[in-house]
Amino acid sequence: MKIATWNVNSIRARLDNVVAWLKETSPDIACLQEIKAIEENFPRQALEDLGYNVAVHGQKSYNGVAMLSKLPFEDVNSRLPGNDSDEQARFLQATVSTGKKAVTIASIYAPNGNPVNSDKYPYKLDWMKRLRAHVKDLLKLEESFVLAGDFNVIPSEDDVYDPEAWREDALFRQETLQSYRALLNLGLTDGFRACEQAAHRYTFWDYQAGAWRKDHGLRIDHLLLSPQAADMLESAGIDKYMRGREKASDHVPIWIELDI
DNA sequence: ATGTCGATACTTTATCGA
Repeated sequence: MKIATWNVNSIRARLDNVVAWLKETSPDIACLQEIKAIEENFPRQALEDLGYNVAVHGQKSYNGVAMLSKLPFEDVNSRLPGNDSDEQARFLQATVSTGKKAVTIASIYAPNGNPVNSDKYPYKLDWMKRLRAHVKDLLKLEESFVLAGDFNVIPSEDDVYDPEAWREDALFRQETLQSYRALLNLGLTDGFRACEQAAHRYTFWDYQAGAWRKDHGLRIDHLLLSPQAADMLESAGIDKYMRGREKASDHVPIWIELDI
């Protein structure tokens, strides 16, 4: 089972790229972030025509997450517990089953958090804390699950072109790394890192300042696996070439394969 | 080098978010 995640930066602006990528790489599950659309404006039919079931948690203009699956969804939940007044669409969880085994997948769009002296940074930290609490509950089930998405966290100096330039940024400052480490330390595995140790393998290059041309990238999109999912991990990769396409997103797809 | 996108609105340019 191939599980991919991609921050598409508007599904309507990116539909041609997304359709081409799905045809070329054929993931079983695709988690999408920053769809920037409410559900009724999501191009559901074009993706269903490729054989995918579609689940959407939309929002006007900003955020929004979705999931595509060749297998039917068994249950879908778009509520990250812990703050009933949070109206930002950043979480969508679904379970699929192959018949013998079930796997739960979440499409995650964690807050960016910049600027750090605004209320956006405490919101980021609180959202990550809520995610940790949810993961704690999921782990109690001792089942396979994968959190896939844009975590807006640079895990280490190997995951950024210039660590010093990013040291105080919301994606890399100490409190953020501490929060992300606490999430991993619950018992999750970074699927890409478990398979690929090479430094400077990025998933995001800013549109600005010639970042793509200069390979000024970040690895901020991740697939985090429960122990039961990690036992089935076979391979991982980044579809870097998608950043060079016409009308590219600033992020590229990243994926894992599970032996299930 | 503030060098780019995408969505939105009392639009045709400014604002926000990333």
